[in-house]
Amino acid sequence: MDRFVSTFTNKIDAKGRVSIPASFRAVLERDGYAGGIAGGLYCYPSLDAQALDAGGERLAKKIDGLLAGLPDYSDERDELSVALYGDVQVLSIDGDGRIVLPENLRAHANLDAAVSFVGLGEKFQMWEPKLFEARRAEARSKVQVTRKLFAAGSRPSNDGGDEGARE
Amino acid sequence: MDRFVSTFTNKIDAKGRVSIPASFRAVLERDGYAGGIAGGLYCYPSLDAQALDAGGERLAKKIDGLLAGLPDYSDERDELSVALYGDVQVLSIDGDGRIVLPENLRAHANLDAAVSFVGLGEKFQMWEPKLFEARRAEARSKVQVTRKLFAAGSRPSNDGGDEGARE
DNA sequence: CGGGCCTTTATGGGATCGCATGGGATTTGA
DNA sequence: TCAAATCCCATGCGATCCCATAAAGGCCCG
Repeated sequence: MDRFVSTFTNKIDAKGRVSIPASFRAVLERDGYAGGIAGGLYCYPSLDAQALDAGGERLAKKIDGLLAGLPDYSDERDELSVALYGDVQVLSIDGDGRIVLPENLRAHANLDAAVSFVGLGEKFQMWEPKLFEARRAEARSKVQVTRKLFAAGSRPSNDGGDEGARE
Repeated sequence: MDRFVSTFTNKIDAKGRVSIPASFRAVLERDGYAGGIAGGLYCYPSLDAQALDAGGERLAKKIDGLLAGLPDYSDERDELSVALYGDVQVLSIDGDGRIVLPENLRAHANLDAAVSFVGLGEKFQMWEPKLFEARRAEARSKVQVTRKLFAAGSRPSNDGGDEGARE
């Protein structure tokens, strides 16, 4: 497995520690996190949500790539740099697979007693469980619409064509 | 056989385990189930039914393909990512061909004592038996109508199509 | 054509392993 | 020296593996 999938909810203990889901850890290790010290978990406030984005080397490279696409010294680039790099924290993962979330990050995502880890393929997000529930419901209803568009033929793309159309 | 066909109903035991019908297992294996590391069963709540959708690598690729077409950091992509990846669970299949359904999935499909596995070609669904009975009855009556249309002369392809509901 | 054996498959239960979690010990930095 | 962060070990629960039993269906042989 080389992508973050599924969602898991873990508790924050008295010391502020949270276990990263074992399957996510596996992805991170394969991603170049090798050894632990060198790598680390890249983590920053989501740009458009009350949540945190996190990932391994691959995610870091992606951000680099994104910036590389913009002209040097452009305002756009500066803004993105600040928005992305400025708030990035490299969290270390302890021997038991746990991290400690710095105060500013916890504040941004409203994290308190527990964290929902949400796999999004190449990265994952960390949400306050109740907030995520709401977000998921919203995403679901929007996808209903998107789907109807697919079915209507605006987006052929894939083979069988049917996919969800059924039902 | 490389498509999921027919319907089978199996029990959920005290530990929450269910046997996947042998013929479905065969399809999964042929689907590259072996290749995909820690290969498993991709499973998520049906977007428009009180049931679960499931499939193998082929289904996973389809989801990826859908997302690949959207630009990074677009709202659209975020929505889909959350709705799809976030809800998707990768269930592992034990040595006896059984899976355990996580609580949230069981809740969505109202699964309790037994599960009806319904082949839909490239994927299959898991229904609460009684709910599926009702659904099937409904599908039947609709097919009656469709049939009259056929008879009227339209004559579509019928690739064994869905409706597989039959046993 | 019929009967019995043998393989496949579903299901149940016991044992084991891994993971999340909690608490103490130890080190680091001020 | 004290506080805070880090490491290490203990534990409980849930998940996973393995084996046993049973029912069903297919096959071979009479």
